[in-house]
Amino acid sequence: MTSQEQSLHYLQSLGYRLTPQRLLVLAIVAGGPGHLGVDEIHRQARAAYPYLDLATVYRTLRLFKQVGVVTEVDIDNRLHYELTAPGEKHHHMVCRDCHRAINLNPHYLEEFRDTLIREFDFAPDLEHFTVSGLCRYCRETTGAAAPNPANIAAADLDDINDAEIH
Amino acid sequence: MTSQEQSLHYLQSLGYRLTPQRLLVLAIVAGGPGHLGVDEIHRQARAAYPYLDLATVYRTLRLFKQVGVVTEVDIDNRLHYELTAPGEKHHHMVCRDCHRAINLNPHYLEEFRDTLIREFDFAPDLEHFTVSGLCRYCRETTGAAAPNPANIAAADLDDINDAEIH
DNA sequence: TATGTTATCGCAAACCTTTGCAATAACTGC
DNA sequence: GCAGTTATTGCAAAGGTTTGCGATAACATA
Repeated sequence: MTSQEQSLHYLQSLGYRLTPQRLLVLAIVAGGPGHLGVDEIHRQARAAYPYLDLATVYRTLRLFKQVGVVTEVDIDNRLHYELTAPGEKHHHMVCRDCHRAINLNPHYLEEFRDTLIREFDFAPDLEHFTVSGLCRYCRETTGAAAPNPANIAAADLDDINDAEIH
Repeated sequence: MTSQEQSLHYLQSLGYRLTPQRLLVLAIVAGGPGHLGVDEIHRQARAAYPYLDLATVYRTLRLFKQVGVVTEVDIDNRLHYELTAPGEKHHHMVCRDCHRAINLNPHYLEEFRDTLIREFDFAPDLEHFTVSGLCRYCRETTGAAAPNPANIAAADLDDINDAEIH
């Protein structure tokens, strides 16, 4: 049984119906290299089944995400999806300049999660998590001087506070 | 000089112009208790200056955020803003059920930030950060059983994975 | 296989947010 | 103060995403 079939059985076991639209969307996400944008998924899906509506694509992906079959990544305010590869679970660091996504091993977040639970009784959704920032390449290019007035702002106004990045 | 005046001078020093619209929006955010939604800010602003456009409110808040004057909080897919209180900087934990926001002291993220820089040369935007999850009250109510099948799926299969760029 | 129940679909409209553009007004230097 | 420069505004429209609703089709039961 392939991982796709597993996912489908799992959906079914939760009471969701197996529809051609869902099979199609799953196949596309599984096939695409890395994370695909919603429009890209829709475009590919239409090639096979022209009537498939964009709203259905959104609904399907939202369901898949909720159930854990796919992982959602927000890249530059657009939703992208990739298959949740069990055994290769990872979070993402997305560069705010070049929009590249870098994988992050979950273990980097475990301690943080435990702390929130222990200290605040707050159970964070860290099933998947995305941080934006500047990647190593854009840190050089963009130059430390150029962006984020916020850092400067904070440094000025902020007396006894945390370390800043410059 | 009040903290509001400070912010305005700061904006000016960066070359931004001081407009009635900006003064108004800043005053409202400063006045509101906690974080205000964009619509709420717009409504209040219109009371004083009926022609103020929603687009201007969005633009103004985006600028304020970029400059560090206000902090943006995403609550249930809607943008909210509060004054950035220097010396009381904090992140947010937002409950996915009741949408309550709980403050989080920045020191809980320092180690994480340092790690990303050290290990990946990635400078995360942790100026402000929001995690969603279940708060202590909703954890009881919603029952631990209900959600996220993904946890079960994922818990089994953890990994030893390296970062890669997509 | 036929039938009933109801989850899901396609469509259209709404929602929140961003963007293009011409007109306006805030600042600069004289 | 006055004129010139250009950042900012209001408006209208678009963009990405979600939602309401009646019609359809997937599954369960017999």
